Amino acid sequence: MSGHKKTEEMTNFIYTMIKEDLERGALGDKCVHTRFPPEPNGYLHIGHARAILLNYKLAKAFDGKFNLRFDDTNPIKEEQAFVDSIMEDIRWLGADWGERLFFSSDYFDIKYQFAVRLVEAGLAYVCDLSQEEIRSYRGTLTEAGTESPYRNRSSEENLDLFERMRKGEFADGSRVLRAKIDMASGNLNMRDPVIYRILHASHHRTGDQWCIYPMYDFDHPFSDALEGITHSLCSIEYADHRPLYDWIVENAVNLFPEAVKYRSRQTEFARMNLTYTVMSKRKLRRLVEENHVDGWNDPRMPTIAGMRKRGYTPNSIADFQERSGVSRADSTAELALLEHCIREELETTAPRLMAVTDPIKVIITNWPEAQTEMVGMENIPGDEAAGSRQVPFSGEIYIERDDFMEEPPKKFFRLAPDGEVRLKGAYVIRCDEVFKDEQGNITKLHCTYDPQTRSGADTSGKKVKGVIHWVSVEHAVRITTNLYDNLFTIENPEEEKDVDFTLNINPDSLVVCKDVPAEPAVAEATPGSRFQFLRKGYFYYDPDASEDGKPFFNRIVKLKDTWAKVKKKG
RNA sequence: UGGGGCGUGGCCAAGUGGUAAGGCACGGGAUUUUGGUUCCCGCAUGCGUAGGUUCGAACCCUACCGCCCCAGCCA
Repeated sequence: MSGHKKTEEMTNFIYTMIKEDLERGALGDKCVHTRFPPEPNGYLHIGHARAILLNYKLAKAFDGKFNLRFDDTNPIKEEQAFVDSIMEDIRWLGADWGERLFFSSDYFDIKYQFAVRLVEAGLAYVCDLSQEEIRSYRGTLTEAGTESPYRNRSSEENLDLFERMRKGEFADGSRVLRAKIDMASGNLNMRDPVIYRILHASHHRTGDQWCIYPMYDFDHPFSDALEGITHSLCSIEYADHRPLYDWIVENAVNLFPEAVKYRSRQTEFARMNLTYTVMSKRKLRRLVEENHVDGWNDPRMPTIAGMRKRGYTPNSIADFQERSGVSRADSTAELALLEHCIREELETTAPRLMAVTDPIKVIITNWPEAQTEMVGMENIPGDEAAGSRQVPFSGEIYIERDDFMEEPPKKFFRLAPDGEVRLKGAYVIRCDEVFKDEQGNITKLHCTYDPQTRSGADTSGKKVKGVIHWVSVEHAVRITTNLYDNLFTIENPEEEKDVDFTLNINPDSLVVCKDVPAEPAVAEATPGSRFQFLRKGYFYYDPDASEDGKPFFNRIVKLKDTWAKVKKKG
C-alpha cells in the first residue's frame, strides 16, 4: 500500500456477508476461498481489475485462498495468447494466485462423468432439436416454453446418444445435452438449459481430445464446487443464473459425492463504468481495429495493459477499487477519482524534473556572456531524504509558451511585457522586449534578470507572485513527451444510442511533443520510472524503445490546474 | 398480471427503528519559490413518490414511479 494510512476494515456488503458466514460457521471447516475466472478471449480492463482485486483482497483479509481459473470452455473463441496476457496483467496488479492456477478444461473428464450421472438420474437428456427449434420451444419472456419431444427419452437411449456425441459420431449443432428442469419457469435459464454442445474444434489446451464442450452454466458451478470455492463472486447479470447454479451444485454434491463435497454459493455485485471511456469488449475492439488507438495497450485505453503503459501504478488502481466501493447498484465512477488516486501516490514518490513541452526562447540580456551557474533544487518538496540536485542556469533558456502573455488578463501572474516572474530555483526576470515572426507568432523574448534575487539568497525584497519552470538551452537534453488526455469528449460515450460512439472521440487525446528540452538530469532517468515534470503533470518513462531512440515520456495525469478553471470562468 | 435486480447530495457509498459516516468533485479562505501539495471552512431539514404503522422511519407495511438485466448450442 502507499504511504497514507489504509488500514480501515473493508466495509462492502460482501465482506460483511463473509464475516457473518464465518461467525455462523456456515463454511464448516473450510477457509474463505475465492477465484477469478476470466475467459481467455480478450484483454483485461479496469473493470476486471476491480473484480480481481476484490476477490484477492477478500481471500487475503480472511486468510483464505485465491484461485486463478481460466474459463476455457469455448475453443472457438479462446487462445493461449490471451492466457499469457491475462496472467501478466493479474500478476502486475499484485493478485498472487501462488500455485493455484487452474483451467476449466482441466476438469473436462470429470465433468463428463458428472453429466453422465445427471443423465442416469434422469436429470439430463439428449435433444435433437435444431438451434432454431430450441429457441422457439423456449417460449418468450411472457409465455412458457414447450417441452422438447426428446425430453422423455430413456436413460439408456440418452446414455448411448451422449456417449456417441462424445465419440464424434454427430455433426456440430445436431444434438445437445440439456438439463431437465422446467420449461414453464419464469426464469428462462431454467427452461431446460443446454449444458453440452458438439464442437469439432481444437482446444488451446486439450487439442482434439474433445468434440463436446460444456456450457458456462453447467461448467462454472461445477468447477467452483470442485475447487471448493466458498464465495463465487460474479457480476449482477448472473443473478438470474443463480437458481441454475444452485441446481448444478446441489446435484453435483448429491450425485458425485466422492468428487464434490462443497456447496459453493454465488454472490453478485454490480459492474462499474468509468467516465470518459468505454468498457465493452466490442467497443474496445473497434477502437483498436479502426485504429483510433494504437493497439490494446495504447495508454488511452482502459485496459490493464494500457494503464500500465500510461504509467498508472498497481497501487493506485487498488486504491481506486477500494475507494469506489462495491454494491449492487448501477454505477459510474468518475475518472477524477482514479486520477486523484495516482496523483496522491505520485505526489510523495515522484521526483521533480523540469521540461518545457512548448518552448519559447528567452535571452537574458544582462547575463554575463557564456556563464553557467548551478542552482540547487529539491527532488521532492518536503522530503529531505529524497535529496536535491544541481541544475545549470544560463543566459539563454526556454520557458513554456503559455507562461507568457502579451496582454495578460487580471490575475495572470506569470510573465508579461514589463512584468516580472521568478524562474523556479533561480532568479527573477523582467520581460523587456517581444520578438515575432511575420505571422505574429512570438519567437523570442528579451529579458533582464535581477542578480539580487537568487533563490535562497534574495536580498531584493521583491515579492513576485509567479514562479515558472525553465530549461537552459545550452544544457538541454531532448525528449519526446506524449501528452494524453481523455479518449472521449463526453462523460458517457455510450449514452446516445443512435450516435456512433467513435464520433465522440477526443481529437486531442494524444499530443506528441518532439524535441522537448529537458534539464540534464533527465538523461540519468531509468526507463520505467515516474516523475513530475514541474507544473506539467506526472510522467512515466516508457521502457519501450522509441523510433528515434530518444527517451519518451507518457503523461500519466495532469496536475490539478486552478488557473485553467479561473480562465474558463473568464 | 414473465422472471430477476436497483433507486441515499454532481459521482461513489456507509447506514438495517433513535433523529443522514466517509471519499471524490465543487465553493470559500490560509500557507506555499509548482496557480501543485498541505491546512481550515462550507456543501442532503433530506434518503425515487405517496400513504400507513410507531413516541420516533432512509430503515417496517402498502401502493405507485423510474432505471438496469434475461428469450446464445457465448461467458
